Order: sequence, then C-alpha cells, then structure tokens
Amino acid sequence: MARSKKGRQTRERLFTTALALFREHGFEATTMRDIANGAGMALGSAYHYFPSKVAMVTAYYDQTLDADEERADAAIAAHESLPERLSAFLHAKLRALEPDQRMLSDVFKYTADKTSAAGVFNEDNREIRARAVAVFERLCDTGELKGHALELMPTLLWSTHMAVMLYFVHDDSPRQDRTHALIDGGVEALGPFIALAKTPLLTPMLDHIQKTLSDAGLLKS
Amino acid sequence: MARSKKGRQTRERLFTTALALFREHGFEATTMRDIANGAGMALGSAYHYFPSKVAMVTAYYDQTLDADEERADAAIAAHESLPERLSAFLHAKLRALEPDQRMLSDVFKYTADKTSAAGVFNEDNREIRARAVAVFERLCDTGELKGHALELMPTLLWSTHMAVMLYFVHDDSPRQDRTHALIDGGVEALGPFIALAKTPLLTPMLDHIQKTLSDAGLLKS
DNA sequence: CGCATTTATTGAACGCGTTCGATAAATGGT
DNA sequence: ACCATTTATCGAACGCGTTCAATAAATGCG
Repeated sequence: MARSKKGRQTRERLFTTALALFREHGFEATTMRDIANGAGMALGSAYHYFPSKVAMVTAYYDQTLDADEERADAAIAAHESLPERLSAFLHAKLRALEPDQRMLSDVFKYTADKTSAAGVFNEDNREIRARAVAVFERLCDTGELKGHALELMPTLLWSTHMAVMLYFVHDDSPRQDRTHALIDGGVEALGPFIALAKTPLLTPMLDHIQKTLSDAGLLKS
Repeated sequence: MARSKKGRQTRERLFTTALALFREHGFEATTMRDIANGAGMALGSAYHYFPSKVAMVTAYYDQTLDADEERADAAIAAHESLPERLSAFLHAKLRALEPDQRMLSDVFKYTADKTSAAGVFNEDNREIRARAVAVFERLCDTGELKGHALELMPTLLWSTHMAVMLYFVHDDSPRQDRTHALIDGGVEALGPFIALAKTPLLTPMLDHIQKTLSDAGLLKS
C-alpha cells in the first residue's frame, strides 16, 4: 500500500482528512464513508491505505510519539532533576493534546485491547511501546537514581503516565485543570521518594519488586 | 424488562445461554443471533431483556462480585494479616476465573470504555465499583494500617488487582502460573511496606498522595 | 515502445449489533 | 369475566466496519 509517490500523497490526504474529522466529531461518530468521501475516494479505496479504522489511530499515536520525544528533549535541556523534567514534559504534553481530548476519549478503550491495531499490548506495536518507555528512561537519566530503582522507574512512570492519560481524556474541568493538578501532586511526591530511595531503607523492597516484575516480563528486556 | 415471573425465567435462560456460548467460543465470536437462537427466541426478543450485548457482561460482573465478596469472607476468616488475606483472595479468584479467561480476554477492553455498559468508569456502574473497592476495604481492616495509609490502601489494591486481571487474561502460561507468581511477588513486597508505613518515614509522603488523589476524586467519597 | 506486473480504485455485498413498529400474550383492577 | 394496560415476542430494516472480485492506471523492464 502507498508504494508509489502518488500513493504516499493519497495516503497522507486520507490520514489528514480522517484526523480532522476525528477531532471535529469524535472517532466513533466519524464513518469510514465520511473519511473516504472527504478525501475524495470510494469507500473501498481507503482500505488500500489503512487496514482498519483504528489503524489510522495507530498512525496518530506514532505521530504523537515523535512529539513526545521532542518534548522530552526540551524538558531534559531545561531541567536537571527528574521531578522538574517530568512536570515540564507532562504539562506540555497535556496542553498539546487539548484539541484531541474528545477523539482520545473515544479511542482510549482500544488501548487495552490486545487484538486492536491501537492496542498497547498488540505485538505489532512492540516498537511503539519500547519508544514510549525509552522517553521516560531518558527523563530518568539524571544521576538521582541508581540500581534497581533506576531500572524500575521508567516503566513505573510510563504506566502512571498512561493512567494520567486515562484521567485526562475524561476530565471535563476547564482547561483540564484537574489533570494538571493531579500531575503536580504526583510530581511532588516524587522528591521524597527519591530521597528515600537513596537510603538503604527501600533497597530490599525495590530489589524484590524489580525481580518480580522482571520475571513477569513487565520490565524492558 | 423481565417484570413477570415468566419474564424472569426467560431472562435467566437467556443469560445462561449467553454465558455458556461466551465461555465456549469467546465473546466476540458469539453472535446475538446465536444467543437468541440458543435460548429459543427471536433476535429482537433478546433486547427486551438486555439493552446490549455487553450488558450481559455487566450481569456477569455482578455475579463475579458476589463471588468476590464470599472469597473475601473466607480470606478474612482464615487469615489475620493483610498479605495473607490478599494472597488467599487473589489466588482463589484466579482459580475460579480460569474457565472464563478466554471470554474475559475478549471483554476486558470494554473496562476502559466510559460509554460501555461494562465500563468501570461508567456512571451506571458506580455501585459495582463501590462494592469492588469495599471488598478491599474489608481485607485491609486488620489493624496493621492507620491514618492515610489505611485510606489509600483499598483503592490502591483495587487498581493493582485490575492490573493483575489484565495480566491474567493475556497469560498463556500453563494454569496461569505466571500470574500466580506475579501475585506472590507483589504480596511479598507488602509486608516490608506495612512495616515502613508504621514508622513516621512515609507519613508525609502518604499524606500528600492521599490529598492529591482525594482532590482528584479518585478515592472513595 | 510494448507488455507483464504491480499498485490504485471502485462499488456491491456480508455479517454484525442494534432499532423499530406491529402483534400477541399476560396481568390486574372492578 | 371483561377490558385497559403492561409485558413479551417477532422479524424486517438500518448503519456500520470490513471484504472482495473486478477493472483501471501506473510502473518497470527488454
């Protein structure tokens, strides 16, 4: 699909049309017939470029991940400490996704679906998942954490970040103030945690958790 | 729907048929036409008793919750400490849900869908959610925890339990051994945590987390 | 250029969950 | 026992995502 130059253009046009309609009317309310129509082609043709409707969302996720990496770069350049970096990264991401909130609230459910093209646990999305965790690995690389705490933190933060996203897509407070407050609260708890992780108090516990999650295949590698 | 005596019987027959088919062929592979047919009625009649296909899953969740409460009773009667209670409860639940794993793996995605009848965050399921958290409240009522730690723990455990369920439905290891191992690992980390929570070391951090989550409306009440 | 192969495009058709208006059966009050 | 109202049952129809066989257009190679 989309192997020729014209093909790539058509695919691009289709994707742009789809995204615009998703943003305007939501994912579920937008029909494949609407999308094909809006892009000036027949229904069947759309399936030449995307194997399914949700596959378009996967493409959107890919795009969002590019933006995430840039936001991480900016946060790393601007801040030395993990809490500050996290705060900057998450607030920036949320602000950027503000126009997409409605479409995301429709679409978030596919995340938990292993068979969906937009599912985080879909084998086809292994690379996307790895890149997403890698973003948090880089944010964590401040020298504050060591050993198993450092191994755990990226995956932990990624999971929490997914939970925050779930909260975000359903947050109807003005400008999503509640989600921003949730982030602030969570980030503030991180400082004391890092301080504790430096003492030997938490070490045995963190070692054990690291081993358990690692055995379960939930940590990278 | 199902207001007369015969009506209740028909509804029961429909539900039993649906559940049997879900367990045998999975949720997605089972058609409303299959269900109606198997229960000896026309397609349209099924919708007189359940407003949608997933609504049948909600009824199943309700049933599972009854069983959860009984399992909690048993765990509380048999064990004094939170880790032991949790371990007993979770292992028992997993063993009981073993035959439903396939259907649950189809169905888990609706959990994150706020508009789905089977969604945890659906307003219509507020009571189900409250009952689910209440199970963990009772498990936590051992005297080991106090203050904000005691307020946090039930919701924390419920969330983790949901994550474990997500792991479970996709666990293809024999007899879901990996999920059971994950539970054991998680429960073992709980003892050290409780010990720490008794010292004043964690108190400020837990207080802060409690306030943040409470402000976000994520804690009970 | 000519031609085989690949890529692009089409619209009808399918299966699904769901909706709907019509009709039959059961119920309850007098 | 009668009739008004509620409950139950039916099957056709709708809208959706998706599939498919057919055809057109573009491409690349000798």
